[in-house]
Amino acid sequence: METLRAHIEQQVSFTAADWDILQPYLKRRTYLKRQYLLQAGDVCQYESFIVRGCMRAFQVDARGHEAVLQFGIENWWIADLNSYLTGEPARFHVEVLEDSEVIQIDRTDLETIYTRIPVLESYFRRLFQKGFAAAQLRLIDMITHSALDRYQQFLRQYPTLSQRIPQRHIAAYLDITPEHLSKIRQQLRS
Amino acid sequence: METLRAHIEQQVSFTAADWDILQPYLKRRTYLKRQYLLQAGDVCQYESFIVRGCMRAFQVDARGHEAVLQFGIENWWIADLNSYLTGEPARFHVEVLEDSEVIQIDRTDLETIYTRIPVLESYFRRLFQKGFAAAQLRLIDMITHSALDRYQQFLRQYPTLSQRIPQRHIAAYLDITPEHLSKIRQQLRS
DNA sequence: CGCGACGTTGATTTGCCTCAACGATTGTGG
DNA sequence: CCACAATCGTTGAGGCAAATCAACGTCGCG
Repeated sequence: METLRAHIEQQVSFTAADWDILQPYLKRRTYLKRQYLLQAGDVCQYESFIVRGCMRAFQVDARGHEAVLQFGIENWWIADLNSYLTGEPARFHVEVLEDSEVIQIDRTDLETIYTRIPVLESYFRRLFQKGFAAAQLRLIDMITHSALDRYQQFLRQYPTLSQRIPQRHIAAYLDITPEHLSKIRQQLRS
Repeated sequence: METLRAHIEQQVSFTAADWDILQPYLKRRTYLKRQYLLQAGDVCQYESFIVRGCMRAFQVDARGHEAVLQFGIENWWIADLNSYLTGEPARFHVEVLEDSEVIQIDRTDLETIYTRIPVLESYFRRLFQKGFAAAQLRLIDMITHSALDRYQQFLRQYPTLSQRIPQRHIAAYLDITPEHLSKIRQQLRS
């Protein structure tokens, strides 16, 4: 639990009293590799803070192609945000890529938590703000850069992730076929 | 000013006292078609609420190609969020497409406003949350759908915008060349 | 009226995908 | 602990959606 506390304190000034209020709402949970935190079609009940491990949120389209929305590692939150907020069925799956430990907040508790601990709303406001800005930049990068550029930028931006995650998932994150990514890597080797 | 007030009240419970505090921080301003609200390279000083009018936020890459991040019309906020939050130089231009009227909040006032009017932080938290979720969906749609699909979805989602905005900008929003969009429209006509 | 911006149309090119076949690695049951 | 299957990354051939390049008609505006 201390990792989450540290992460919150890093963003906002969070008192011991706040923490005492929050703690009962938190559910600690572990998952094994290949388990699913969330299945598309279900409502996303939890936002999960990753204490340890690695996972991916992805969509499967009609032709069976997977598109990765985001990866999650230590100190990241992961969820199908749209489903979590609206209660609509999720369109993303969340699959666990390494044995993982998470801390979850139930969607039905969130508004209550905001009123009882206003500073937590500030914490999430910052989080969403950053996430929004980052999503916008990723969108524009996707549009303006070639597959080669996107891969090189990924390596620069997330050097550790490229070690931990199978290439086909990185390909699906960058919107490249695994075959083409393989050719890009070959080309970079020479 | 009343449009902004109405928009806030629609999201959170906002008192007359809150409004009195907020008002001195707001700057009303008008722009003419073809003016720039923001130039890439400058720091984005304001987040602008559009009372009337229309504009676009876009990036120009090394080869001179434009990519449209978002359009803004009545009741939308527009800014280079990353620059506004961090103080880094903006990478987007914001160009006014129709004579417009906006209400602006200075980036240096925002934190103060949050502490004086906590409910406004709630308002922006919701805004960013929705924006984040929407950006994620747009990203995935961009990846998984063809140019034709994206254009048809745009027509369905923003029927009024497609009337107000020149086609080359819609093309740049959808990541299609103007030539190709024209061919798509021809194809839809038959 | 004449210029420039915009949308259209056609010919050609290209970045990436699809499909298919093949080693290498992983993991699993006998 | 080995044999076999499954999964993964690689490589090559061929194809396609969309980009590029270029030329043309049209409209709005100075």
